[in-house]
Amino acid sequence: MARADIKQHRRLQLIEATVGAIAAHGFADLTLAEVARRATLSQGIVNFYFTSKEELLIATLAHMVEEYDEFWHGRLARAGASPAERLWAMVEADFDPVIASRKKVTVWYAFWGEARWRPEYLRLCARLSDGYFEQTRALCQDLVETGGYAGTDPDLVARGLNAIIDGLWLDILVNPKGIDRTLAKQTCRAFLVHAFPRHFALDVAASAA
Amino acid sequence: MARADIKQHRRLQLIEATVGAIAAHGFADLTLAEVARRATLSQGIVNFYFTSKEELLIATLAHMVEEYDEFWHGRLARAGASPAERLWAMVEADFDPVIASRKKVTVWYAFWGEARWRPEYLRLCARLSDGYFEQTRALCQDLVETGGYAGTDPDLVARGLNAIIDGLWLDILVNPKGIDRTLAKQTCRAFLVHAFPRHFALDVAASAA
Amino acid sequence: MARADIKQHRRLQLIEATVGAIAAHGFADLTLAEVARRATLSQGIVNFYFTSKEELLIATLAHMVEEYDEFWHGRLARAGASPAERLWAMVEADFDPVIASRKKVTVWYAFWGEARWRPEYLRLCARLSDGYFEQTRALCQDLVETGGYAGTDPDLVARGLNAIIDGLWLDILVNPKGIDRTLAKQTCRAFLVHAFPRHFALDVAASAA
Amino acid sequence: MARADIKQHRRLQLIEATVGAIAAHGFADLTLAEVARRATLSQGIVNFYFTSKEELLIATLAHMVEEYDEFWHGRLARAGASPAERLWAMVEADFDPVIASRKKVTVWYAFWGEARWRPEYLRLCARLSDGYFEQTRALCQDLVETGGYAGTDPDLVARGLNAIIDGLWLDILVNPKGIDRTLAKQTCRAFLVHAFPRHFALDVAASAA
DNA sequence: CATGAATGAGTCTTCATTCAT
DNA sequence: AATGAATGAAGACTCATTCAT
Repeated sequence: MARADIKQHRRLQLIEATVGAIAAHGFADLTLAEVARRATLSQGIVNFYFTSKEELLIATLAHMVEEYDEFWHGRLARAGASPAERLWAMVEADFDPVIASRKKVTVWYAFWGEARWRPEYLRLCARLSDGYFEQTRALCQDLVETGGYAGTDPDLVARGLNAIIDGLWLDILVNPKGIDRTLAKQTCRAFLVHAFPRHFALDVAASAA
Repeated sequence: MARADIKQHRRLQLIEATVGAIAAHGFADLTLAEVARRATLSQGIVNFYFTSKEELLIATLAHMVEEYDEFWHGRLARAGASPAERLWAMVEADFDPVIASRKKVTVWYAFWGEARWRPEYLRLCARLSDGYFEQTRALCQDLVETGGYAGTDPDLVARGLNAIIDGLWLDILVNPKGIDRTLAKQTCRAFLVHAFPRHFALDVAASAA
Repeated sequence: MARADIKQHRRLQLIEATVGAIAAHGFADLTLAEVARRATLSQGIVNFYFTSKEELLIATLAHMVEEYDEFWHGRLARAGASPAERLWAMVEADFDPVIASRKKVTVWYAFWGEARWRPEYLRLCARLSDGYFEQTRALCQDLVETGGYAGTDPDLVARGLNAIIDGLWLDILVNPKGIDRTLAKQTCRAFLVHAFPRHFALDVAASAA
Repeated sequence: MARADIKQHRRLQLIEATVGAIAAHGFADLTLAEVARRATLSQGIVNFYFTSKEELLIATLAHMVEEYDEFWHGRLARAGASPAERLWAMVEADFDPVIASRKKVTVWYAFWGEARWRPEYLRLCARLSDGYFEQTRALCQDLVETGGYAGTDPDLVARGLNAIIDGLWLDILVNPKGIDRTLAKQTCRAFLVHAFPRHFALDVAASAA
């Protein structure tokens, strides 16, 4: 393996260990020792590949953002051509076990909890939500224009959809017994049914998407 | 001031200093020294009134939960009699500057970020969201039944409304330039307009609520 | 009650609370708060009657020394006239439940443990052991001279007796299951039997003392 | 030096610094900062090698117990074959400057002073005194049986000898001007002379041991 | 006399970071 | 490239002592 590859591999190894460590102990109790232990590497290794703990955390968040982005882009690529189908594909992506496991949701909220005071976190989170919003907004606009929903503001619908997804994640975090991914998707679907009644139906099987 | 009152007063003073300190520096960087400084009291004071830092944090979260609960109960008490009016009063409460200042939202997210690993936080957050959900659910059900929305599931609407509010708070946190309280309320309103079109209209002034 | 009496009473109350607190938690973990609690008085009281914690501890040790001295002087006053009887009365005093309860022994050792660095403790302990030694030495000398133990050095016997008593206290402290006050007294008696065979016999009932 | 050895070496270094620090300032005033300073190492070092202050103290006591045990076992190995010689070798070991320096005695008493509330100290102290007692008891028994001391109880003599040694240590601690190691040994010798007159004489040079 | 709220110095402990090997 | 021993700064917590009431 070339040196650059080793470096890349080690960084990934440490990032994944970081996600695991946050998920296991929390953001406040995250120690580099624990990260190293989980990566089965030595104590000082993190400062070797990341300069500082903060660097590692930023890289970890960046990695999660990238993973998330790639995931929904991938789903979109395999989705049907209609805006309704594509919109639904994005919602499904958001509640895919890969993305919305309680573990991942937990880690996302850990980062959001600290984001306010770390400009770099904020930037990364904003980039993610902007991209997602822009895509959903475009699809909503398409639906409004081509589907004949003259009185509907596509921006507000898109914003609402984005918000509802994040809020449902919070539900999964705080109240895991009261909600699961299926119920979360139904909640989103109900939202879309009301916004675009001619393109979405509550019964998933019968819907256009 | 009687001694018992002093005790209560000091606790409140420290709790408020804690909210301020979290808002200013973040959850991870919260120090008892900073809390004491903000309360213009001495170093050791927190352990005098709270046993431990963790106790203080729990008391702080409990205080925020109580404040939030009392606030929307108060708004509900002063709201009109129709379910639509009452529902809207709850949304307005959620985006009142007292409740949804960026500072407060920030602190809420700080607690949520850590909640996963602190059972007591989880319990307090769950209690809050359960109470709010139950109230909105009842109002939605009332609207569905008395307003003739046969095909609408009040649970899903209530859940969606709850989620959308939390998600918009995240927007306020992450993307303060892209959203303000007015836009947030409009987003909620759009949601309600779609769910209950005969009781809500986009133009706030013209609406039934 | 006159003021001076109250003062005396409070001091005694606090000293007794101190003995109890040391016995319960140890010297290193002794806090004035615990002392005050045990005396059912308020936090700041100790510094009111004793200036400092150190003062309280010195007063406590002084009190124990006085109690010990008075105890064996009292026993001696009630003892028979023969030196053997008087010597044995002193040993009995040392293993009387009032003096050599595991609690008391524990507290004595706590003070001895710290004595090295507190000149005042050392002074008090030395005074106590000097007084006891002087008395036992005089009795041994009497026995040697009147009992015809020409080859016996009364100083060494007295010193040995003193040491054996302290050492048996340590046994009571460290190894309470292996020794009790009866066995301790027997051990002393065996010592005296060997030193003064014509005045002491192992069988307590049959002995001259 | 191999890394494993360094670890062992550092632990020893810190244990010795602890003995020195206790001897210098006392048990109650022992600080890890002082230990580190004496070991010419940094503040945090103790928690690196010992988990906690308490761990360090236990390790220190364990080390002293081991040192003491090895010392008298060594002396015994080099002693003559007769029980009297061997018994005397043990007493000599107990008052050897290596073992019974005022510094060491001081530290022993510091540990005994706290032992009552620290089960691990008690366990270690009990192990030490049990081992020593068992050995002296066996030698006394040998002497009684082979030396014709029919009326003498070897257990009581052994127990007395053990106690007298500990008590003389207390004398060295409390009253260093009144006693030295020579006088202490003489006191023990007088005890043995009385117990086993045909095997011990007061004049050390002329004695059988 | 007595209280108990408040102080703040002192200590243990944690842990990111460094660096010799 | 990697290790892990060592550092030392920072922070939670304890508690003797003070003092207004």
